[in-house]
Order: sequence, then C-alpha cells, then structure tokens
Amino acid sequence: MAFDLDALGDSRRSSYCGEVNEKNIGSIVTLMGWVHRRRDHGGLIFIDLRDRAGLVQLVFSPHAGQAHEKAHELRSEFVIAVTGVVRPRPKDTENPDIATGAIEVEVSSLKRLNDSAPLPFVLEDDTGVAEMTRLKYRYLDLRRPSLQKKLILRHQVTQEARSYLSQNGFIEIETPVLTKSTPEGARDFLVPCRLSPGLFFALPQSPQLFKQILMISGFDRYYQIVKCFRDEDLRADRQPEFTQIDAEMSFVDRDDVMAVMEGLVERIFKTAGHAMSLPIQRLTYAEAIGRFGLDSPDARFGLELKDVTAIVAQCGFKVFTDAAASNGVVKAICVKGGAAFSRKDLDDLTAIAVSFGAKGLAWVKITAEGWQSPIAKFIDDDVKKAIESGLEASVGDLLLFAAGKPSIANTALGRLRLNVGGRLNLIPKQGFNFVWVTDFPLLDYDEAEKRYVAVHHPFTAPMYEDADRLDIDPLSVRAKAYDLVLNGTEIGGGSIRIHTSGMQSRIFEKLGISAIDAQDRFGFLLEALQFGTPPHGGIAFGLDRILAILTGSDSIRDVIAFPKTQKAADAMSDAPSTVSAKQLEEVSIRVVKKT
RNA sequence: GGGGCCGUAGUUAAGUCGGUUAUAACGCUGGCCUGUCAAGCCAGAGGGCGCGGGUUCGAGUCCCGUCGGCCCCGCCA
Repeated sequence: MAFDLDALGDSRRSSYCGEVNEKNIGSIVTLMGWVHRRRDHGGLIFIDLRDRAGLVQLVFSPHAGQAHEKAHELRSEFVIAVTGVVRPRPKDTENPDIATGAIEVEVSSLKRLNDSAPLPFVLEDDTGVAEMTRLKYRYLDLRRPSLQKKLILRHQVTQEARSYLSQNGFIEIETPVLTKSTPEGARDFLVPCRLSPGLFFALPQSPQLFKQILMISGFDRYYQIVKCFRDEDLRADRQPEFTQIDAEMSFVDRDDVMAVMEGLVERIFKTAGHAMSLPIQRLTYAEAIGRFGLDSPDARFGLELKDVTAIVAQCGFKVFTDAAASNGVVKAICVKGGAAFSRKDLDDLTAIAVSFGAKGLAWVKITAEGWQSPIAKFIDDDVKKAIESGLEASVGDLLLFAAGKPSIANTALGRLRLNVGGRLNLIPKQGFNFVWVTDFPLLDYDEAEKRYVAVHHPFTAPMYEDADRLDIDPLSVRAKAYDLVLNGTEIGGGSIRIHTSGMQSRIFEKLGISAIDAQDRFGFLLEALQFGTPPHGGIAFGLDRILAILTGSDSIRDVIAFPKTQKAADAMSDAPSTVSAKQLEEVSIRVVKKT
C-alpha cells in the first residue's frame, strides 16, 4: 500500500540525531532529518537518520504497525520525522564507528515529510565524484558531513575572530561594495550605473582605502570580515570572490600590528584545536629568498638553497661564470641520497626549472668514482671539492644548480626544492609552520611596462632610514610590510601605511602615476591625508586559505559554500549569464562580439 | 595568451593492434528476508562513448575542430 506525505503538524524536534546518547535512554525523542541509509530486513528495518549533528540508527519493528509499513517505502534522502524511545542496542550490535553507536531509537511514529528523487551521486565522504557534478548539485554535496564540518568550522573561526578583535578594541565597520576603480593591482570587476550612463563602479579588491580613511576619521582600530573581488585567473587557492579578515590600527608600528595579529592567529588555531607557541618566527625577505628561493618560505623541511656564486665565479663552466660576471647568482641545493634519481626524474626537474624561467638545470650525482654530471668535465677538481664542502655533500647525494638573474635562479630552485621535498616525503603531513616575512622591497621594476611597481601596494610606507634612497636607488628601499606565511602559503599580508600626503604623492610619482592621474584616481585620499592623519597600519588575512590549510583541503573551493569553477562560473546557477536587451539598454551598455 | 591531464550507464572506472550485440562495480527498480550498520540473496532496467566534422568496408579507439572540468605558467598592488 502507498502512503501520502505527512504534514509537519505539531511535531517538533526534541534533539539533533547526532546528539542522542546514553543519557536519553528510556526517554521519548522526536527527530527530524534525512534518510541516510536503509537496511530493510523485511521484518526489522534499520534507518540511519542524518542531520547536521550526525547519524542515529532508527529501528522499525513489525510490532510498530503502520510506522513499520510506511518505513518500507522510505528511500535515500527522504525527509522524515520520527518519535520513539531511546534504548541501548542489544549486546554485540553496538557500532563504535559513530558517536551514537551505543543506542538506537525504536520508532513508534513516522511522518514522511518529503520524498527525494534518486540522487546523482551517493553522499559519502571521500567520494570520487567529479567536482563539476558536485558543484552542479552543491546542495547535495553540502549534505556530506565532511563539508558540513568545514563550513561549521568556518563559522566558529569567524565568530572567534570577531570576538578576539572586538575584545582588543577593534570596531567592525562595513565599507562599500560599489566603489571607485583604481589603477594598479588586479583587474576590477566593473558594475555599470544606470543613473550615470557610461560610468562604472568597481567591486573592491580590498577595502584598503576605506580602512585608511576610517583611521583618519579616528576610529583607531577597525576590522571587517569582508568579501573582496579580483577579476584574474583562478587557481586552487584563488577565487574571483574571496574573504579577508581585514584590520587596521592607528598610532602603531610594525611590531604592534604583528603582535596583536599573532594573538588573532593563535585564537583561530585554538578554535580548530591546535595550540601554537608565540611569537612566530621572523625572516627578512632577503633571508627568505636566500634560503628558500621564495617569499613564501616553507620552513617545514631543510634542503635549503646555498649561494655558490663566489665558488664557481672562476670555474670552467660558462653558464656559471657568465651568471657570476653579470650580476647574476649561482644557487644550489644538495639532495641527500638524490643520486638515486633516474634520468627521467632529472628530466622532470629540468622541465620544472624551465617552466619557472630558468634556461636549464645543472645536476651532479656524487658517486664513489667522482662526479657524474654533464658539467663535470668543465669544472676542476679543486672547485668540485669547494662546492662539495660548501654544500656539505657526500657520496650518494644529488646537487642541483640554477644560474642566472637572482629572481629567476631563486624562484626556479625554490620551486624545485618544494618538488624534491614532496618526492622524498620530506614535508611533514601534520603540523603548522608559521613565518613572518618582513623587510620586503618597496618597489620592483616592471620590464614590460618600463616602470616601477609597488611590491605590496602604493600606500605602503618605506622604512624611515631607507626613504632617502628613493631617488638614487629606489630598488634598495625596504617597505614596512610583512606577510604571514603558513606551510609555504601566504595567508596574510599588511604594512604600515604612508600617512602624509607629501610622501604619498612622492610614491605615486615613483610609480609613474602623473600628478593629474593621481588627483583623478586618488585625489580623495591625498586630500584626506592632509587633515590630521595618524600613523597607522594593518593587515588582511585570507580566510579561505587559512581554512583550507586548517581542514587539509586541496582547494579553497572546499571551504566555500558556493565556489566558482576555473572559468569563474557557478555550475549550479549557471552564472554569469546573458541579460535582456532591456537591461542592457537601461545601463547604456552594448555588447560587442569578439572577433 | 600558453603548457599538461581528463571527458564511456545516475556515479566511479575498464575497453588490447580500429572489428560481432560496449564491460564491471556501486547506485536504481522489483522480489525474498527479524540485529543490520558499505546488510544479504535473487531478478531486472539503464548508455552508444562531451559535441561537430573527417579518414575507413568498419571509429570510445585514428585525425581536425569545438565545448567543458582540473592542475600549472603568465596574471593575481
């Protein structure tokens, strides 16, 4: 016989499925949730009922009459309400794998609140289902306990962040989402404005200028957990809209910001069950690049880079001597036991080096018979000895060399270090390694655009003692900037800001922004800076990245409820989409087909 | 803009050198079944291989194009 759907009526949940326990034995509970799994023995019927708190086993015995008959018709993901008595499971039928495994609910009354079509995929954790399918049916994907855990942790983390920042005097203030497009930085998402045909808002890449303005307004300490938008290509750790924990403080210098924010990070990790010891270690940018090749050093393992430029400056290998003679460097790592790498391994490593801009990769296997290497014949024995001792190399090791411009040699070898560390399982799976990277250069020179660009952003203050060199040696000027790096990933970055309009104008000029352009794009800031701006600085953390690392997720998509695909599309709603001619007309936009 | 990997039942995969009617598991449907928990047993339905061309007697298999997914370079102050 078939049963119709039941109304909720006056049934109300007495507890969450996952929270029923031995203390409830003997009491009557009413539970609501989804049919997770059904084991129908014809006589006895077992249902695992699921809600956000977990699973509990329901038992329908033939004595339950209509409830038992109705239970036959239940299928996966039907929504039901049940009332029954909690009782201990019979001896030897307990399930130690679930939290409620010691008890079960003997159902006396069943309401079938809604049915479900057969699912496109089974709701299991560690499912092998294609991500596209998961994203299309995100509402089903999000029923999986593992994803629910991640989003619930996200909630707890933001709650704790708010609590910590509020306790430390930070005031949460909302800033506009419809803002002014500025040059510099990432590509803006643009929003047309009906009331001003031909003019556009930009979605904020960050609330940077607004939070500085709030310091000028005297709020002293500000924070916001806020969406930011950047119209750039996506990556596993980059979405076009992402969330920052954004903060700014007045009357402080670097160490003050770093100290308060270490407390925030400690609180966040404590929330997730991880104790950490403060203070967090610090590396200067120069040290980070020197030892790890990257400005986001993964200090969980060794395999550090060594500079051998001086040793090989006069050797017989032209690639090395040319690099040494032209302001370049020769950097090397010593891979313990790496002589066992195959020719294919070395080809792979070379390809990686090349993909990061290196011209090639020099390698040396140190064997009992001496150097086995394409470059062995170019290098004298005394230089070989000097290299070996400089790198603390011994028989069985592999040496990898990158030569050329410092930026390329360091990047290539730094990436190789990560790859080799991964291949040899040198990187601990557990644990969190934090590093502050400080003393970034203020400026970099963009060869393509033939101008200086800000390494951090154009509002970053130079170090006081370096500012005199802005005109004579701009690249040597260090910034009052700092990044927080976790396990080799940048999770936050900030700086002390320029707080005088004179210095701000000077930096714009250095960046090749004319006085007229500066006035047009940033005039409001330059003007505001003239009205009593306190020294101030701040930071922004990438909430998605922190959560991805905290939850062991490969992509930040797993800690975002509704993420976008690599083409920046929403697989569920199919955004972005076309709009009507009328809508376009209203905002004075005409779409031109690309040829 | 570029490099790499991938696309076969609802899902995950197999499919040999191009060769009969495209396999399997899980899921689904029906039946049996009173202690299961990835329940079990029996039976069954379900795809023409992302899409469009081409080569061929014959194409998941080869070629060209295209769409989509993922990873990466560039880009991301």
